Amino acid sequence: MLTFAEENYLKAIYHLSDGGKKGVATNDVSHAMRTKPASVTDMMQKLGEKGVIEYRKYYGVHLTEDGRKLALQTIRKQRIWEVFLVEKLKFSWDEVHEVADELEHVRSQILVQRLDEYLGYPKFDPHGDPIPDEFGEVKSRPRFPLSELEVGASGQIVAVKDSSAAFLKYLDKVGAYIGARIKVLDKVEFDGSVEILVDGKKSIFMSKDVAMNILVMQ
Amino acid sequence: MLTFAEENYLKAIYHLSDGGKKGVATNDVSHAMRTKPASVTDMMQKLGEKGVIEYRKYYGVHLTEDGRKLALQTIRKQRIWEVFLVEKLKFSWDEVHEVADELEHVRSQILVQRLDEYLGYPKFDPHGDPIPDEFGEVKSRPRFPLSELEVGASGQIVAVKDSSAAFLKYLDKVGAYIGARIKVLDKVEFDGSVEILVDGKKSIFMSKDVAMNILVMQ
DNA sequence: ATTATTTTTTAGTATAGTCTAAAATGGTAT
DNA sequence: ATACCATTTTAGACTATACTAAAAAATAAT
Repeated sequence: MLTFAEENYLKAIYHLSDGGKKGVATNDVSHAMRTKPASVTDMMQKLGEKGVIEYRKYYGVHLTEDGRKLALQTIRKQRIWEVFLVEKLKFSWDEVHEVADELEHVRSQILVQRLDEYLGYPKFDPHGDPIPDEFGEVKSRPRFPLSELEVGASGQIVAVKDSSAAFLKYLDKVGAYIGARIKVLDKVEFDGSVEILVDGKKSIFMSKDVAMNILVMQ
Repeated sequence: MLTFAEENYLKAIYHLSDGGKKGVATNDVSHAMRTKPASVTDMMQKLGEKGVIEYRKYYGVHLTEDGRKLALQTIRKQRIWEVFLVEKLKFSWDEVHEVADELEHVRSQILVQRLDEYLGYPKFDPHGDPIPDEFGEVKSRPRFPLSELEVGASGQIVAVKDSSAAFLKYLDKVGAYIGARIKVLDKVEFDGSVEILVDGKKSIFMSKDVAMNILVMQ
């Protein structure tokens, strides 16, 4: 049985590793979890002993198959709750996050099952993210450069093409990050630069060069 | 801000003190919370420092007005969630407890408000317990001896008239306790003895003498 | 009223999760 | 190849919550 914190770390690793494919650095987890690297190391060792990640000192971590399934169980719960909050309780999509982050940890299979049934077995959450099934299967959706999104379209940043420090630092500075929900507010015909809204809050203006190197999913 | 554990202790004290009226013994809290008395003492000191209870060594605790309000906020959330679980998700009334005990700790005023609205501002939970309003007001309902309940009627054990060790030990042995949800299954005309169902699970047969000393609320 | 019993508290320990500061490692750049 | 730098890990500390065992206080019994 995983604790709240363990579930959250696992979820973060899942997202950072693009669904368990890639290895993830301590620093990135630390950033995503808003904890210090030292705390991450502690947790990585614990999760390693539990067999949900493969942990090699100084080389970051990989999810094991068990870890992937557990992460997806949490993500499933989170997304089902988000559907509930938006569809039934009329939350706006930017309000649901913190609440769902708590609800997702409620330990009751029956609860999730009944809720899923009550909601009519939704396949995607309010942000368009797929809801994994009970067995950890996710229908993956195509990803493409942010530059190809039309004005008004929403998506989520899922990866970067260019992973140079310069580029990543820039993204960090402007507040774009893997996992961010975005919406295209405006697009300049002339040079292909775009203005996007991040997480329903912050608006960012970026060149086409930058937009081409950010991969999104709808 | 209270932690989960603090909220739970406060809730237990509220119930044991009959809504904050009476003082509560360490041992009783320990029993209700299924923790050891030493742990209770620790927590009582902490809650005392936070000003939500009045704690006098060796003399048990009283809720302060702040404490009472906080306890009622948690109870309000719990009962609203119970209504949701039973009415919308088709849980049976004996299934809701553990789940609601987790849901009640989700920290979001908006969530409770919206849920309350979604459920049509219910006044009582599935067990018939009143749902306190946002300001900590509870419509109290009359309490009376279990012996006066008719066959088929449900209620909750809220107090004992006779608090002798012998009587309490007996109640403990048969599995009756303050807070238990009960339903009268049968009543013998001849001697007034009754058979009750505790928490939808365990059936207990008791003499009229016993039933007269158990106070229930509907 | 003194002893015995029960209840409560203290003291010391454990686990989970976090932190800071310092040490270790790996990768990069000369 | 070595020195530097960023990253990562270790070490030690802290808070929250629980525990056990022993001491202290209140209560009951003689």
